Formats: sequence, C-alpha cells, structure tokens
Amino acid sequence: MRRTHRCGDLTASHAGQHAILQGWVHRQRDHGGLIFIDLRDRAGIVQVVFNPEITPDAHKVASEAHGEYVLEIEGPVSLRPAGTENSDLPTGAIEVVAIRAEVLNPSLPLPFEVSRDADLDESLRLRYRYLDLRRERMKNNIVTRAKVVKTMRDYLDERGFIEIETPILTKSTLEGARDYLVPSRVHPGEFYALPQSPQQLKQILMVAGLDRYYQIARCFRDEDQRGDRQPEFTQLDLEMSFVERNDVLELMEELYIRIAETCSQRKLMAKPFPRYSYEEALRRWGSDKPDLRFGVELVDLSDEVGETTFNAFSAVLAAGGVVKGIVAPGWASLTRKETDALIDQAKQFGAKGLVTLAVEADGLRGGAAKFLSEQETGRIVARSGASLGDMLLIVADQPLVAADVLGRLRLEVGRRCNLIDDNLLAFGWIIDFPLMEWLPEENRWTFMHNPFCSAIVMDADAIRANPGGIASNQYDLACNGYEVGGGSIRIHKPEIQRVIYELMGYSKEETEASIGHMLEAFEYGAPPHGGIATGLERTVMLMVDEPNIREVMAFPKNQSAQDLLMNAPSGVDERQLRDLHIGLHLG
RNA sequence: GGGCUCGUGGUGUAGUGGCCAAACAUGCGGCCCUGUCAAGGCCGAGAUCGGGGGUUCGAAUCCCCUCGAGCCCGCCA
Repeated sequence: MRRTHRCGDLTASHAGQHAILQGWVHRQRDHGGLIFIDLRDRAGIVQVVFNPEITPDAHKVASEAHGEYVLEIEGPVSLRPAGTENSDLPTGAIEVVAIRAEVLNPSLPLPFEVSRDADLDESLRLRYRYLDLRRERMKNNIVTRAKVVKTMRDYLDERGFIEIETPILTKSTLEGARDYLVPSRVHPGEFYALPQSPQQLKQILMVAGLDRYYQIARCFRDEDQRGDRQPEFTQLDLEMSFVERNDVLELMEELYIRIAETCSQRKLMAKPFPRYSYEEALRRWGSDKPDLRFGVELVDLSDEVGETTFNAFSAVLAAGGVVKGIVAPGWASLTRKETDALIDQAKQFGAKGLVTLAVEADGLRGGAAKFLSEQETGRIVARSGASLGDMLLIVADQPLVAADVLGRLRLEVGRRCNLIDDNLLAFGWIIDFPLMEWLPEENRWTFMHNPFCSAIVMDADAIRANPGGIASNQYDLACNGYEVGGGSIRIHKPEIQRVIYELMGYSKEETEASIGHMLEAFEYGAPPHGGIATGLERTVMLMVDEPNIREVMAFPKNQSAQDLLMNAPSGVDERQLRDLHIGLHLG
C-alpha cells in the first residue's frame, strides 16, 4: 500500500512527516498562483497546497483536478502559516505541501454535489447511491450502524451468547406478512419462503440445548413501504433458555443503554427504562409504542359528559364506548380551515368525527359547544386542565378506536407545538399485552404478538375459557414513538401450543402441516425459553436521529420496492422460467 | 387498493393568467487572481417549466388525463 496516512487522521503531531495520500477532491480553490485542494478519504478531509513556483508539475495536475477526481499526492505535513489555521477542521492546524501529484482516476461532472449537504430528490440519490454514500451524513450513518452491530456482538459475546445463522431459504408460514417466495427447480410447483424472522428456528435451537443464541438476521416481508419499513431489513434476534421475563428485559436494557451511550449524541431520558402495561400505555398515550418525550396525555371525559343530551357522545357511551380527549396548547387560534383539516385527519385515522373546542375568554367555541351544557363544558375544562387559548380535541368511540385516533393526533400536536426534545431517547417497556385478540370480520381469535407467546398463567382450560382476558408474557421495547422490538417468554409445551392454534381456527391437520415439526421437537425435552428481536435499522435511526429507514441502509429500495441502482426487480430469461416450471399470467 | 403533497437549466430553489423568448444560487466552460477553506472577480453555455390534451387573445401558472417521486391510510405474526 502506497498511502502512508489517512487524510482525516493528520494533526499537528504529524508535522514534519512525509505523507503519501490518496483520496477524492472534495473542493478545489484555485487562486491563479496557489491552489488549495481539500482531499477527502473515509477518515476526513485535509488541505493540500500546491505552489506553482516550487512544484509546477504538481500545480498543473491540481489545476486540472475537479470535484471527486481521485488523486495521489505526496509531500511534507506542515504546520500552517500563523493566522491561516482553520479551527472548523480537525486537520486545520496543518496542511500537506504537495511536491508530487497524480490523477489516479478522473470523474465526470457530478449529478449532484457530494461536498454539500442538500435535500435531494431521493430517486437521484438512490440511482447514484455510491455518490450519496460519500456525503458526510450518509457516511456517518453507515459507520454508526457498524458500531451498533459491533456493540451488540461484543455485549452478547460477553454474556455467553453464540451467533448462529439460520437459513434464508425456508418455509412459508400461514400467518403474518406476505412472504417472498422462491420457486424450487427440483420440486416443481413448490416454493421456499424467505424468512419474515427466524422465530421457529431459534426456538428449535433452544430445544437443541444451545441455550443462548443470537443473530444479526436479515428478514423479508412483502408488504407496502413506510418511512420505517423496507422489504428486507435486519433484526437483532436472540433467544435464551431457562429465563423469565425480567431476565430478558434487563439484558436488553443494559445493551440498549450501552448502544445509546456509545453510538449516539442523544441523551437517555430515563434509566432504568420505565415499564408500562399495555393497558396503561393505551389509556395514557393512545399507543402501545408511545412517544414518551412529551406529555399531552389522553383524558377520559366519559364521566363528565355522562348525562349529556349531545347525541354524538350519549349514543357512543350507551354502546359501551368512551369519550376521551387531549389538550392542544395554544390551538384556540387555529383557523376554520386548519380545524377542518384536523377533523379530516381524525377521520382518516378511523374516527367517526372529532369534536374541537377552543377555550376562549367567554367560553368554549366549536361546532359541538352549543350541544353541551355550561356545567358539562365546565367539567370538561376542569378535568382536562385546558387553559385559555388551548383547544380540546375529543373523540367519542369504542375504547381502542378512541385511543388510537387520539394517540395519533397527540403525535401531531407534539410535533406542531414543538413539545418534542430532539436530543432525547425515551425508551420504555410495554408489558402485559393480552395474549389474544378477537377478529370480528373473520370470527376467530388471533395472537397479539406471535402464536408462540406464552400466557402468564399457562392453563389450557383458562386460555380456552377467556382468550382475550388472559395476560401474556409479551414485551415490547418502545422509543420515541417507534416499536424498537418485541419478544416474549414462549410456549414450550406442545399441548398449550395446540390450544392456541385451535383458537385461531386451525384444524388439527392444518396445525400439523404448519408447525408439526415444532410440536414434535417440543416432545423431546424442550426447555422453558424466551427471547426478543429488535429492528437494527430502527435502532440506528434513533441513534443518529434520522426520520427514514433508507438513511441508515447502504442500498435501500424505494417506495415501490425497486432498487434503482441495480435496477431490480427485472425480467428474467425465458430459460430460467422454464427451469423453475413458471409460466407468467400478466394481467 | 385509497388519500395528500410535489415535479421549472446538471443540482437546489423563485416565479400561481400578460411585467417570463423564465430569475437566483451552486455546478459546468473560459479569462483574471499567491493564503484560501462554501475563496473571490468578470464573461459564457445550459430549461420547449415531467408527458399528453383542453380552456383562453394569451398558460410554468387554470382544468382533465397520464407518468414519476415522497408521506400517510389499508397492509405490516
């Protein structure tokens, strides 16, 4: 290797050393006489100075170099002349005085500027991802991601975990997201599925006695994109034998504290992480992944309007619903148009409507105000703690709907009122989820977390008798409004596992076809076990304060699941399809 | 599948019916310039305003269709 130093590593302590550097032209400043080039490599930027009177050949190379040319330069590392130091640059005390320069490779004019942090069209960035990744912000994100992964590996290794890989070509599951399928050449008409997570195999590893497993696991889900969702993503997946819920929680909490303290500028809002039951999280913040960085908690106003003649409230209360609200500070000044937009948003979130009541000097203003008695409005204001100039946002609906809609509106309020401190990481555990949830459209039960999650009371008859009322051993890690991860203490007794599938509406045959291999494994001395999986990208997003999962992946796909750099997906050769016994029926 | 927002020189923006045969910054080309660090100064090239159709005396601007992008809802054990 010819290079002697990395550009960004040079400091005053290197002064006097002879350096050979290789890197990219970040910027060039041509003074006609002197030329300055900021040379950049992964470590950073250093100024190189070219003097035409001393080294005319090197100066000529520098004068022809443009942005992103790859240069090799050679010369002494020198303290800068007094008064020309640049304190903004880590290498600003020194410069390299070039005595020789060579263009290793030129660059075409760029489709966008690497040396500038600008908001660019994303399809352009993705098409030229190799240029995008040269930008400071993206480089930092990718480096931080590597640091997070290394922290995870080091930490789990210290605690006796072993990293085990599980197959990428695996079996399709009945429940969950849509699978990515891979046709089998050897078995016509049969398919592998890419794993949505290594869930079943990690449990089988526990049966295998491997005791403490982890994996930085790639997962695939063929669902539509979101800001925090990609078709393929990475999880920290782990599983432990002979543990209880608290063992997993404490293990993960210590890991995430270490990650936050070593990989992020942001500060932990609380440690240890607070724990809230699912019921409390929904009641107070309207979400099972609440953003705990700000208040604006939900208020139950059902009692305050219990006797009301206002039909929108009384009808809902009579049907077993609730009337709940939040206080938006200062929103009494919202225009009619803004208020209408808010109501539309509430409807999009699933509410039948939204009652807005502005707190003004002479009472409450809003469409519903005239239907409420003075006593009622007085009680509402008192209970909610709303002050002059605030606006009450009230939803009357079934408890889950009201909580969900207000939870989303709460985030909107937090954002728009600048109540959120960007510098904070507010982790919290959400525990005591219900084991199962009723699907009215399908007339059956389904699991809340995954079908392998155990109940706190592991009694087959009790579960059968009241599936929705049984508390489970599920736990989620939430942070700043994201679900970072979730896990559970699992079912390790085959007869209990069968009850769950029975409640989900599967026949004995369907159950055997789907998870017969696991049920069989559990007959051979399965240890009690539990684990968790957290999203790596979401973790890194939180550490570097990025709002989008694509910013922490080297080569993400766009909103329509395309890779714009490689141009995937793409058509394939007829011959490949024949080999796979695939015929196309395009609509 | 649905809703919302956006699409103007290479890039990022301004322009919301005539003042626009489109402006600014940056990048690009040329010239000048020996201590800059987003170097500076002067000159120049570069856009049929995503595409198609319509309304109008007149359209980047209004309407319809279409393509593309992003965000959200549905979906996501």
